[in-house]
Amino acid sequence: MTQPRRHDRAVTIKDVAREADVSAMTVSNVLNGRGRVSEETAARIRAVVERLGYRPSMAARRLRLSRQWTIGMLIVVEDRDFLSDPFITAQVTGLTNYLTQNAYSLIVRGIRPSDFRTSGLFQQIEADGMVAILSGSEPQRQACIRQIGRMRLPTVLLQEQAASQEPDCVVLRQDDFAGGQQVARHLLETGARGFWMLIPQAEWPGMKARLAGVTAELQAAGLPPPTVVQCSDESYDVAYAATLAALEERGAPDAIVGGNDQLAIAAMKACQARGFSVPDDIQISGFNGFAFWRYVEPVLTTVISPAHLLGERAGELLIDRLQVGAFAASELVLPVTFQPGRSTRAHT
Amino acid sequence: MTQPRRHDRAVTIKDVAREADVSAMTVSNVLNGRGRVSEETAARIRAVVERLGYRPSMAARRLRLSRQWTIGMLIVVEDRDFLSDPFITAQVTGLTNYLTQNAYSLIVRGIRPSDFRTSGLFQQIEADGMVAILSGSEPQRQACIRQIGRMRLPTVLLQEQAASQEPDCVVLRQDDFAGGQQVARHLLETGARGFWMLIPQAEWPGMKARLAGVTAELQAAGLPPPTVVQCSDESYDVAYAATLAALEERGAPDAIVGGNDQLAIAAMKACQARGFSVPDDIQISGFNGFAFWRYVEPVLTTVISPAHLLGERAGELLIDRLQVGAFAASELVLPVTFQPGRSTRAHT
DNA sequence: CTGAAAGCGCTTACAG
DNA sequence: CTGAAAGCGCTTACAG
Repeated sequence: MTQPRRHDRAVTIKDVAREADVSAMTVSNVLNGRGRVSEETAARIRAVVERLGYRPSMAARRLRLSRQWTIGMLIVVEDRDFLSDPFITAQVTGLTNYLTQNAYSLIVRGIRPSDFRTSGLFQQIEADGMVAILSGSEPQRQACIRQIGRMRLPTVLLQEQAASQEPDCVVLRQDDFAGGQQVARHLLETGARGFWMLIPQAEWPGMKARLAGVTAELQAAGLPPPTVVQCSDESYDVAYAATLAALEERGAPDAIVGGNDQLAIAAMKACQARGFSVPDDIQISGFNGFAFWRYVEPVLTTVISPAHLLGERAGELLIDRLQVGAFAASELVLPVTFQPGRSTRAHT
Repeated sequence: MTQPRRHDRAVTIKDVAREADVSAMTVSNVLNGRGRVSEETAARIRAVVERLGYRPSMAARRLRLSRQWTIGMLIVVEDRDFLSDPFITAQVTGLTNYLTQNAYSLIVRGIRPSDFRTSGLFQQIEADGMVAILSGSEPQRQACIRQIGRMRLPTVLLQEQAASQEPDCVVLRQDDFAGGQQVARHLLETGARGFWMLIPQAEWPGMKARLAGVTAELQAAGLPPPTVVQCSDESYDVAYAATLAALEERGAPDAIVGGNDQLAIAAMKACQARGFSVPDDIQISGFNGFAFWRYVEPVLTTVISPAHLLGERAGELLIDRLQVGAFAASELVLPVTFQPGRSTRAHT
């Protein structure tokens, strides 16, 4: 075995220039397709580039051009394991895929709402633009948004519900309100009248929109809002226990709308453990439609989120913005798809 | 509303120097704690830094020091949605968390095995070290590893099974072989004799180790290896269909070992759909122990993977290596934990 | 204790 | 069509 070598001194543009018997700037011109260079010289340079395995130093280009070819992503969430929610990972994947295709990199940072003010860690990110997905109370999130705004970078806010005050900022979300409406309408049509909604304590604006959608639909039917069952976190155990406690305290509802699939599934298991039949005694629906929505018996009724697409769109908005100089819109809303399963009754 | 402003010309070290009436290098010394500077001058400089909101340019430091404070992560997998597997996202999260705490950034790139040779995209990553998690056939993976080796960067290979030929490279994995053994032992003790194992077509070295562990344990009991049921991908639908087809063709086994939880759950649902009782007719176990292992009825017997820790350790190995100049070991194996559920029988 | 000079590897006007 | 010079914002020897 050879000794672990230190990183070889990289081939620079000067090396290429010397070998090709031209100046560094001619090499640069050829590589960037700028300026006119005779085809003969260009070919010679390209051959040398190939032979030497020259790769331009991004560090040098970044310094020179003060462009980073990097997007920063901030995930503000209480859970240290900030990629544990599939709704978030799907967005991250969509974004990474889009950016990679466009030769951009993504730097992801998870921050807890409480650490946001102090850490300032996110400020260390040198990027051309930012994407943020925020949880927390309205004032907390607004404070985050202002902080991000101080970076003076084009910004995409994922899942925020209202257009932002900040300049150079666009809000991108899925239509959670409509999703909530569709779920409620479906349940109403199957005869449900007493509704619960399971919601995590961590405040997600999308979650609130789902609740608002359900509430609006009930109100339109002359019914009161759903009873909100809060879960101190989004874990299975907590949602399960919260459902049991609520069943104990208030008796069974006609329908439980889970704020997401995980919550709905935990609720379903709790109901079944108490001897209720789903959907005959209690109907249950979820939100998001990730892989495991069908792990349970009966298969969960849910709303399919375009989460991956949300990530891609965020990347697209940002890269277009970087080219054009301004965002084309200040708000963009993607549709969701209601997906009936067997945890709710078919309506006749 | 103000006009969207272009990124303000950033405050540079020169601005600070001018304001504090010292040279740029004195500012640099103070900020980096190098050289001796009178406490009075230092305090003055720090005040100016604060007042001006000066943040050193990473791009300049990178160029100057040819260090990137960045780790690159390569995920070589067929699925375009390369963060869809929770086993991978948990590792990515662990790594990101560790790196962020140490002021490093992570650049993640998903590449399909087939594109690996051509894309060369991963070479664009300017990083101080690499982490890779590879799927594909042995020769394919070895080719990837050699390619990565040509970057001459300290490298952590996740879930590879054998120490690498490459210099400056360490293999970090969990003990999938032992996990396979434990599952098999448990099933043997409950009386199972006829085994299937559900495996995705994409070749993961960890998956092979699980199979090898099961096989070894069966062999020790004088039994033949498990029947391998291949799934063309890791999706629910495919695993479900594969299980149905196998039941059709060969009748029911005593036990089905899922290569991971997702496969096990799909298999369980397929068995139940055919009227088999789990665990009375067929015992079923999974692998990894992510949140949804208990979504199913009966709750899945599984093996808990230290996936988040795997990511953290990868970061730790790399950052230590960067400081010390060499890896302390060439292989590191983390233990797994057998987690009995109700999809297998309790042994007496 | 403090600073002038050089240089990391590029690219952008500007000449020729 | 091609090149010499300057500079992006830092830090590292080396002087004083």
